[in-house]
Amino acid sequence: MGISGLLPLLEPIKKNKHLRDYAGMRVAVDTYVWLHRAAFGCAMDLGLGKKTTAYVSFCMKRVALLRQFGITPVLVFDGGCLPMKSHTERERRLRRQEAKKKAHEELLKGDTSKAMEMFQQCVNITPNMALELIKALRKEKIEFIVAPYEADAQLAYLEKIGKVDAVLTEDSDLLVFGCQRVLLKLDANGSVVEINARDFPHVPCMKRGWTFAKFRQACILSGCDYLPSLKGVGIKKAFDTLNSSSSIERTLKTWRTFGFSIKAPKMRDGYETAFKEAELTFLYQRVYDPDKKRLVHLNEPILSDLDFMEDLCKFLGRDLEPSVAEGIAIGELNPYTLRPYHPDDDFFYEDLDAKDDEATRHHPIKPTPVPHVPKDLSASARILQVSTTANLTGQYTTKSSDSTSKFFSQPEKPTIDVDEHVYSSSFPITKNDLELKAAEPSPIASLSRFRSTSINPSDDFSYHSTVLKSKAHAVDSNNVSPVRLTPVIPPRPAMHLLKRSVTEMDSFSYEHVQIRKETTDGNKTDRENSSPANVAVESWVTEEASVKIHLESARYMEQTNPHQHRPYKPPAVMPKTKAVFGSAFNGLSTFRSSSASEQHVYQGGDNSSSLKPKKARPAPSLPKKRLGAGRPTNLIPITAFFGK
DNA sequence: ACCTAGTCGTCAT
DNA sequence: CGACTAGGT
Repeated sequence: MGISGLLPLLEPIKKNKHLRDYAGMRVAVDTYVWLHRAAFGCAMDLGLGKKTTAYVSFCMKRVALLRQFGITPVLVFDGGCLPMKSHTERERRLRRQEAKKKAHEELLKGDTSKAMEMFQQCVNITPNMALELIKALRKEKIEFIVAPYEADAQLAYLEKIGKVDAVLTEDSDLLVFGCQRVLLKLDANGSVVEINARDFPHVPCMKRGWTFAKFRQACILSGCDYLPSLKGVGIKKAFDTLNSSSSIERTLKTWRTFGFSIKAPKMRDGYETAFKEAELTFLYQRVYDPDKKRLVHLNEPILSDLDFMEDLCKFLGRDLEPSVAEGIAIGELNPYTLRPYHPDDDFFYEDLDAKDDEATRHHPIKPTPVPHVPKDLSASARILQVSTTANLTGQYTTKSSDSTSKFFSQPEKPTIDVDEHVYSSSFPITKNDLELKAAEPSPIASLSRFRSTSINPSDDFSYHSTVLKSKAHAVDSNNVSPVRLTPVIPPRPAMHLLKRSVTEMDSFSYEHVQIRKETTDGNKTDRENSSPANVAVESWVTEEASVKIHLESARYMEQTNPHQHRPYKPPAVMPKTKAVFGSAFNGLSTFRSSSASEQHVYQGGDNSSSLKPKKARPAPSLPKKRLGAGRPTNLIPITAFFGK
């Protein structure tokens, strides 16, 4: 599927290129495409279960082609499938089985060419086939990574963290995942088509005021792998809709509310929720970080999205223990079974007819006894060396129901109930032996899925709507209700120093930034800004399309944020935190809370009110000119740097 | 003019 | 997977 019709829409910005144009670059390859094509050549043998590795040589030829033009290829393989796509997978599987049956019939009849045709229709790429190619790659010392889940997200991540300069695929989804430079339609001679996300503003249907978030939403609306489109909505309607809409939430709400009276697509039940889930899947699918050697989210979740990410494993992929994630990535563990590759494992993808039940039971869709984060408390072992800890017990309140469910109730201790919607704050950890007795799955944490474990102040994890109480010292509701328990020391990993080009679609926050504007006549202008701020690089360059903007350096408060940030609105209720929490996190927390205040649109009705702060206090007015350090700032258009 | 849903080809000799 | 197209709105 991909995004059907997207490529024709992007026709105006497609560039015919040749592999030699990418000499010296590192290019990530969506290997599935190659394997699938290669398998056509030996479909018959594969279908009959004969041993063949003809597909390996096809892929190696392509590798050689890339290398011939000075490109360093990085082959990326698909990993386990996301459970949410299991329906699609199942359908495909059934079709393949049918084709296989027919192929055998034709073979018995003696119609070899017809049988061949049918075998071609049932080609399926199994992890063991990928493994054959991996073996060849190892011999040739070609880099590769097996994605934990979808290769698409992994490819986008590799480009995002600068491991590669472009991505070679056939799938338009890559653009939705946030790839900048996508190479398509490679032929045997080395011709390719490049689509660069920075040219998006030159596409007629997203000329003004488009951000990447808008683009992503338009694609989802038009129908994607994670969400079929509403009846009557295709690529054109989707883009037209977002062109004339202030936000997708509003539009969906309008369609939902007034759909009967105005000409609007018919909304099916739960579409808004499903839409949000699709969006989160494009944003936060789990990928493997080759440096950290563990799973991370494609983008760092912002707080408001964390609320939706509970139990979204079926969309984002389950977290995996780092050793397992690495085993998969380096081709030692089968991404489906999470065990070392074994020829028999292919039964997962073939002949599931009879054993469907049994197979599903062993399939990672359902919880399996395979290593998981952390299955036991061993994960706490690595964090026990810390001395400054405190005793904490926790109670968990659920967001979905209005009543509070207590997993670990401690009646002898007073419980402190707080607003469920709290702004980011940190919890002062001052005593020894900090223990978090109960916490629900933490979407981004290394400590997810624990019930009782030790943590230390430098651990960074999130959990949802948790009520904590401390045995060790007096607590009050001001500081006891962190949405995110952020480590006190150090607050965050070191700021990132990045150098890259900026596109008009970018939007990010930074602490210190230096941006260079380069015009066609070679004039360079550098601008710096040291105040923490959010920057939205809107499509302001459309009038002067020849201008290049480079982000020379930036100390990010966070990683590049893929979201469209609306102008900062002071939170209705300021965090009741004391200064001790404020200093290190102000920029981050206010930045986050501003988005958090906008999230309710996705709540779809009844429980949205429960997320809103109970009391509204007038927000402090903010200085507009001088951006005080650590204070929330307005969204600064990048033009601000250059004075227009 | 646009959308939908279906079919076809993908390799290689 | 995309490309292409007949047939519908």
